[in-house]
Amino acid sequence: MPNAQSDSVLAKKLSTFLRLSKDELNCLADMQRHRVKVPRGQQLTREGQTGHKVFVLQEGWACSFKTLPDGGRQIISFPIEGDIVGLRSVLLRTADHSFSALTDAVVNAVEGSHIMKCVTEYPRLGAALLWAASRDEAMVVEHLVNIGRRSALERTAHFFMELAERLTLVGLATETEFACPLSQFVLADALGLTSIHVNRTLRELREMKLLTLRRRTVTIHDLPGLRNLAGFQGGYLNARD
Amino acid sequence: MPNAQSDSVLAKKLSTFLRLSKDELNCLADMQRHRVKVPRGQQLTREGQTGHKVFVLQEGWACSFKTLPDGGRQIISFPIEGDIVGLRSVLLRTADHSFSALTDAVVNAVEGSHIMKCVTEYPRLGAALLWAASRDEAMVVEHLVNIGRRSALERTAHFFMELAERLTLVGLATETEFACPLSQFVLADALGLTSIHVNRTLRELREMKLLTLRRRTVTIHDLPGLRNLAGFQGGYLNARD
DNA sequence: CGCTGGTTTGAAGGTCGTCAAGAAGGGTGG
DNA sequence: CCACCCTTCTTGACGACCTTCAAACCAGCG
Repeated sequence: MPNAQSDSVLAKKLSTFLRLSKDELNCLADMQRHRVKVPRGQQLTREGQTGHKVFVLQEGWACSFKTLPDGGRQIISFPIEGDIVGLRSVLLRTADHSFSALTDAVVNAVEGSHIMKCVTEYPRLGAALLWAASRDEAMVVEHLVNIGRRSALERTAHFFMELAERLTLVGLATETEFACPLSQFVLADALGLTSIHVNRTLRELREMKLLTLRRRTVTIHDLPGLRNLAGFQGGYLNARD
Repeated sequence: MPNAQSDSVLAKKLSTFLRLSKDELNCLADMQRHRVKVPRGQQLTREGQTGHKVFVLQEGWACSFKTLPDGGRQIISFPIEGDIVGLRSVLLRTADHSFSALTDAVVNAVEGSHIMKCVTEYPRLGAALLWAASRDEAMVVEHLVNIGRRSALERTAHFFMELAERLTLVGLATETEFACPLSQFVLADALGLTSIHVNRTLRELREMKLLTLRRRTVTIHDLPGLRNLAGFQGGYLNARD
């Protein structure tokens, strides 16, 4: 039988923050016991919903977002392997955002109360989860800066820099390439732009020989050039500096 | 001698989430023991700083923000009385944003380790602090939506709606009026606009007979009209619905 | 009374959105 | 294997929103 603990993407992620004991790993493994397949497009949490669950994303891509009365939508984040979604909403009782699968995905649905129990039983685990939550919030803050104060070109470059770094940390990207199943519509809703302008911006990045997005694959041609254009400082993504 | 506990703005805020015991209140009061006066303009935390403190704002206005290489600045939030700043950064080790006083202010500087001790000693207090942190993050998320998907007019209206609600909760605003010492430059850095466009937007709000900002005072002329324009749903600000 | 920080207004230009339509993929069924 | 679909991408023209630059005005304060 394979070691269930080393299979846990969540354990892998939290281990970058602090070394977890056998018991703590078991608790995490227990949390991720039953995996649920989720078809592309399915909505798992709806804004305003109460009594919802926390999700640990195992495979696939997803997004959390808020919708506006006029039908517009702002994507808050793109959770990937090992990311936790909805932890914050547990304390607020009502979910403050929606959560959908963008591709076929696999998740664990965990009761909020179960998480609470783990945290009180294993305080170090609680600290690790808090660290993960802090990192997620730092990402939202950077997203805010990105939309508020950077041009479409810088903004898009910064977005892909961050994504590349996150995917690299979980082994889903190389120095120069990674899979990225995000349509230009989806990118637009994340970047606060129109899909049409996203298209123009991607073309410009391509013509500047910085980055290409083609057939759901991002290829990075000039990493220093991109970092420079985006003003990217990825410190908020790593546990140790 | 006056009851020190009832004097604590932080205790008042956390009490809206759950009723605190005598011991828990004492712990909070202890945390807020020594108050420090801070002159207007002083920077308390610098982006990238390590070993920094957590602050509880007692009086005055402040802002947390990030700066860009080109000198631009994005304001993340405006902490007011009873708000906690820098809690997240304790876990990330390095502060991911800066923090400055906008007016003369009074704060408590609390060591991160001291907070940790309180939390482990009084788990319910920890839960209350987490709730406050969740609420703060929900505000950042709403800020993101605001900048990403609303026009300057809607955005500005929404900003003042949220501010009015927050100030009302701590007793610093009436139905129709509150003090607001934010210059148009500062507003611009918060709203992702130019100060010049903020000016035009404020004029439009004034001409629409919705809201006036004059001599550091906001007067609300038409609350339903503003809510409607902004698409404001304040649920994320309250503990109970 | 003059200084200083903040507000107000105008004119011109650029970034980004809107509308419209065509091209390119990727999957499905014949 | 090809025809057909649908989604996604791509491009062009035009206009709106917001920025930039420049200058005048106002209010508080020494």
